[in-house]
Amino acid sequence: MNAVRPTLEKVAARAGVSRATVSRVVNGSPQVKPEIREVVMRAVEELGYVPNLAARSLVTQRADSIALVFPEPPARVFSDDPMFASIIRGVSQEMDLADKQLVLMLSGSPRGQERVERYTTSRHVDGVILASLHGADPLPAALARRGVPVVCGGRPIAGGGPPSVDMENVGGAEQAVRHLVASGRRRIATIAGPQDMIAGIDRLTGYRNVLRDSDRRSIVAVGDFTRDSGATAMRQLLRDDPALDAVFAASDMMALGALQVLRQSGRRVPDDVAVVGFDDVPAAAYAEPPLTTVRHPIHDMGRELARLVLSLASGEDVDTPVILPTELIVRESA
Amino acid sequence: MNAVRPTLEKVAARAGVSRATVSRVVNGSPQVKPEIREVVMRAVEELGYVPNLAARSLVTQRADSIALVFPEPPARVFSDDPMFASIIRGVSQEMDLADKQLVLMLSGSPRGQERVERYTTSRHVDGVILASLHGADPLPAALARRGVPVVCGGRPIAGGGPPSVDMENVGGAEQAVRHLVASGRRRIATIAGPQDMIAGIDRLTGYRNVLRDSDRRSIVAVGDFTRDSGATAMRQLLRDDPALDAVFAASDMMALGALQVLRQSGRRVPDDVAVVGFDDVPAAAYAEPPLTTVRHPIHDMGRELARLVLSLASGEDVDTPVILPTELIVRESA
DNA sequence: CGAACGGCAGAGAGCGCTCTCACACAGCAT
DNA sequence: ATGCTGTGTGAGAGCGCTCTCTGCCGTTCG
Repeated sequence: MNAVRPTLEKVAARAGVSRATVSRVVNGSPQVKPEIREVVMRAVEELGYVPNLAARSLVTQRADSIALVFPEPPARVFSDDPMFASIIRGVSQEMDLADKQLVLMLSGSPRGQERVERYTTSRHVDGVILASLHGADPLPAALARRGVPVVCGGRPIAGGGPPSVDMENVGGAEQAVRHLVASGRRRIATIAGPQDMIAGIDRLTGYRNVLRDSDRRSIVAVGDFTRDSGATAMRQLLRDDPALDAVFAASDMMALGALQVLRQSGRRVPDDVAVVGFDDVPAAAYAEPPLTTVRHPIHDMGRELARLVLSLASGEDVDTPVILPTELIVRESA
Repeated sequence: MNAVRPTLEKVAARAGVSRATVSRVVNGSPQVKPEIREVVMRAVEELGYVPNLAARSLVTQRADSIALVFPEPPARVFSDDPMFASIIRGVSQEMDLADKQLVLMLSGSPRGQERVERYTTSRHVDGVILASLHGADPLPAALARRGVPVVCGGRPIAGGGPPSVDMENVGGAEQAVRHLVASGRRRIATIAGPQDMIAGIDRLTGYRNVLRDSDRRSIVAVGDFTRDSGATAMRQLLRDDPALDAVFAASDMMALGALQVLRQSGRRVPDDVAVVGFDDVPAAAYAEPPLTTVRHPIHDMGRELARLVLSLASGEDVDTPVILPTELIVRESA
């Protein structure tokens, strides 16, 4: 019907005021007399005026949008692992509240990485959330150099680095393994996560801490948080120590994979082998048997990340790393 | 280090040419002498120049970004259902190829809906992908009025409406139910999806078609595609007809819920009751027993949606609805 | 009664870019 | 020499908005 968008100018003409006044009304400045505001509002309404954000951000130097970057290959980000989705949801919720837009970027490929860098450094976003950090990602440094606010999920491995939100990975893993120890398990293995990610490293550390203190030998296989890698790792563990009586998997998806291998190998869970996961994904509760796991507030992590980056973007200082608590959920698998 | 971004002007000064020439080089116009191009490129490099996209889109009237809108409540979009994630991945992949940005919007709440409308109509995006359509969403009309290209996943219920990509929902359901009939099942129930979504409607239609043709009575319960709703529906069906010997669930998540209820009620699958799902989510293959299901190319749907909206945005016409094929994956549950 | 003030509106200068147009200059035909 | 092309470059006008600055008015105070 009306494909041409009216400009401020048009609205001003219609309302019989100046552009500046319309701008004031649109942006809710208190410096406008109520009756004039009224007239302008009506004109806005009648013309269906919507501000041109490009023009606005050109002058304000703000974009009112935030990039959420997943540095994983897309296949990984959105397999059946609901972690990523939870983060998105958390971030998105907070963005809604702040009336900011969420620009989603997957930077799995090298090409993608370059694009992300170009885009995020071009002041087209007010800040960047890095959902997770692998080893030495060059992005944080590039952004810092440009003065673009960055926060990241999972504290940086090296220390220093950008502000971050993390969770009690060490503590959570300790809780899980302590639970296994307390129930009398002697040969407790672990399926660790990728060792270039802080969550992978920390959960393994937690496992080691408890084993060391309780005088048990550690039995380790490494996965990449996916179900298949969990299954593979479980087979490996069974080969390494057929008599193991417990497994702590650093992610629920890996635990689910392990459960299946255990079943195939004729072990009963938890009678022969106890299994504890990490994440408390929805599927954990539906597993056979229902999976004992460590719950962490991944959704809150998304929200917290969003809040932080928004604070940074508006020039405030933030106190990080923020560490979110975890909680052991005891079900039937251990 | 260098928080102020250099402008075209600065680059021009450094290279000793005019703004226009730098612009030409940056945008790859052939109208520039190689040696001058060289000089300009070096200046760009040295200053770390990155074009200001806001300024560019102000004049070009393009935003180089596309909105992907999920009209569901966030909790729904990203529960443990990986469908949404697959769409995102597909869309994202195509956007990468086209060098466009993906702006993700969840419009579950009424407030969100309004925000989405404001944002998408403000020419801040070149087009909009509506991931799914519920009954009478006002957004397509609003966008059409503004001349903003829209495509949607799942053809509109009412007919007409925006261009869309859909899949063989009727045909897929028919295949599934025919499989049940062929294996001699007599009392075939269905757990239908929400009847305000085309996927829900069509899959039920497919079920009805086959039952009608094979002289069986239909037994229907309705869910909302989620696992819990599947479980609830299954209990209901068992009450309605304790002797049923097959269930066609309109989504794998519902089938998974049904599987669990069946197990709890002491039925063996597939011996007592055969179960077929729809979607072929990763978890289907890992279910106990592995779920027979209808696979559809949800990822391709994302890609197709992206391609369509990009075509529309560049003024081309498109031929829709595009219908993607489905395929019956026979595993052990039926 | 004039000066000072405070609340409100308008004028106008950009934000950083693209794009049209004009123009300079080379090469060739007239 | 004059005119014509055609190629390559620069000048300059905006795109639609915000925001500072200026100036108007009505009020209050010395």
